[in-house]
Amino acid sequence: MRWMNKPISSLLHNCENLKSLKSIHARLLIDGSIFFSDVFLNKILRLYANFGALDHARKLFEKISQPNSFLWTALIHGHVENCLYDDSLLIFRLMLKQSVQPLSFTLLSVLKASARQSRIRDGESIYSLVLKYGLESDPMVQNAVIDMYSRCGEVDIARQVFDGMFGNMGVARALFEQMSVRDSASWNVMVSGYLDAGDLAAASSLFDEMPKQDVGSWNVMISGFCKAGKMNSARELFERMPLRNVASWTMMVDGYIRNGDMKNARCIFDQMPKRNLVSWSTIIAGYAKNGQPNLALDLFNQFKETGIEPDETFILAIISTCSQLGVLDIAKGIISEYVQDIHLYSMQLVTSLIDMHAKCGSVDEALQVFNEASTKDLVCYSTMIAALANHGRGRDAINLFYDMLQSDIKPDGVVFIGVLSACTHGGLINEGKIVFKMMVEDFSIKPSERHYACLVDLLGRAGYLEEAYELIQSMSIEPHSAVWGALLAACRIHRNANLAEVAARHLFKIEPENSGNYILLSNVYADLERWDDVAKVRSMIREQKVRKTRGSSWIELDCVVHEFVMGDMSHFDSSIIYSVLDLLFEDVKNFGCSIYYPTDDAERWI
DNA sequence: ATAGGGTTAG
Repeated sequence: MRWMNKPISSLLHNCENLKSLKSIHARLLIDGSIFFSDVFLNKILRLYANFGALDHARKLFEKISQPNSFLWTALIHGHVENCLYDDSLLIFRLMLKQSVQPLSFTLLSVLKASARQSRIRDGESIYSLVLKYGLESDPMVQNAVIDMYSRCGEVDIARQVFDGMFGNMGVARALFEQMSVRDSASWNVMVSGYLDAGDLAAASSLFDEMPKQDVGSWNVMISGFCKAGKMNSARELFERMPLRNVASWTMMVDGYIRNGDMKNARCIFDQMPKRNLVSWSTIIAGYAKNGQPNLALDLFNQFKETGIEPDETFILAIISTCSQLGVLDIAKGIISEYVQDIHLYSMQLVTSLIDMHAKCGSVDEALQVFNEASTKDLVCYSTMIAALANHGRGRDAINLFYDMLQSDIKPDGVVFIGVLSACTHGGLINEGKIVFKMMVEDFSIKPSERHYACLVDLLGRAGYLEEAYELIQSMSIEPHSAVWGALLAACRIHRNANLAEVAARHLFKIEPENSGNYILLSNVYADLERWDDVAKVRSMIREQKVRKTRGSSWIELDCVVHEFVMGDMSHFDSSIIYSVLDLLFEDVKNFGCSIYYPTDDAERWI
């Protein structure tokens, strides 16, 4: 009956999407499992993984009575490729438990997983397996080991734990020198390791030593210089390289984006001879990250005309753009078009959905997505906690934080910012202090400027201005604008001119161009009817040539975003908008409220 | 081997 095999294998070979794969799989089930050779099973497993349908892959795998090494490896590799690193390591442990011997490719995959997670302990135990099975001479495995070390080398904690034994480039270099066969990848990996470790000089000299530099070598160098923020050097390499591919171009775009230089990023992007999905997601995510989500959305509309099929990463960038704009309708349109069953997608995507719902105003929908998610990691919890905090549900946020600790997830600095802000929004002063203490003492997390700003805000709002000021003075790091800003804002609320002056003096030194600080101080004086001082601040603004920060607002209507600045007359329907606004002001006045009427005259602000 | 992705105060 072997002749039956041919059509199936060609069917599988030409299978291009999840739907057709499912139908092939279903047909095979009906035809009878006799045709399920290990080779076909392997192919189906890999295809499910390619389409991101890991749960299908797992279901299929569970039905196999005695999976061989290749099937285990396919499942593990599929998880790694879909960034489900923890799961891949879990499956790997299961494989060892059942005494199935790993292949060198298996070890390669799990090495990558532990490298990506900076899990040096796992990496180390996998390396001991490499030695046990005598695979250490395989150049591919060696590259993965070097990659694992150099990637983990970025993690300070790992460095401390292993006390220089691991995570240093010395180990990687020694392995490199020992290698019997060095291909171009080995060289590139070494260069990239030095770059990750911040040793640009060593990377450059190794790059010069290379017997032959291919596009990859140049790209490794450019990517390193971009990450180090040395854009001039990166640009120089880019101009000098004999042959550029899409990755080279995209990397330059990304490099400028990382440095907040959207002008040059866009310039390179516009010059690209060829753009692919990665190029598009880079520039779109770049605009979103650099506070220009409107431009991101414009580019998304341009992207749609290219006919390129978006992938999960791309969708992620768009969803996070929508979160920033708060444009729920557009986001929902995108989700209904591209995201069918959230269980099929990565935790990152689920997290961005939670954030999106919360930022677009619906905590309940965010909670629904959160509760539906089968597994949750630290970032997922952090997002949900911050969402609850921003919606004033401080108590719920704190409860969720304790749930998280109960499920043995170790908190980091970010989640504590969420918890502290939950305390602030909920007026939970004591809890805030307890949480801060817990962070420092129980989890040995060094409080950052942001943590201090949260705590100052918490104390200040509650009226404990002196305590807040003492906290600032006790800080182990130099207090920056956010910390003094929180104190100044609290002084405004509680009309404390003395401390406001202290805070303002620091702020004027740190950010003399920020108009908000002058306005806040002047407001404190105005509340106390100290008009002479108000005049003094006003003249300071004139002398300092303070830049006026222009605020804008926007609204989404039928999936179109309309943006407005103060005194804006550019909108097509401006006259109607303003006449409605006038009516609204009349109404409010008739209710007996005094209102602030926006004008172009900045003096009116004070 | 080399390019894009989730959470962070006021």
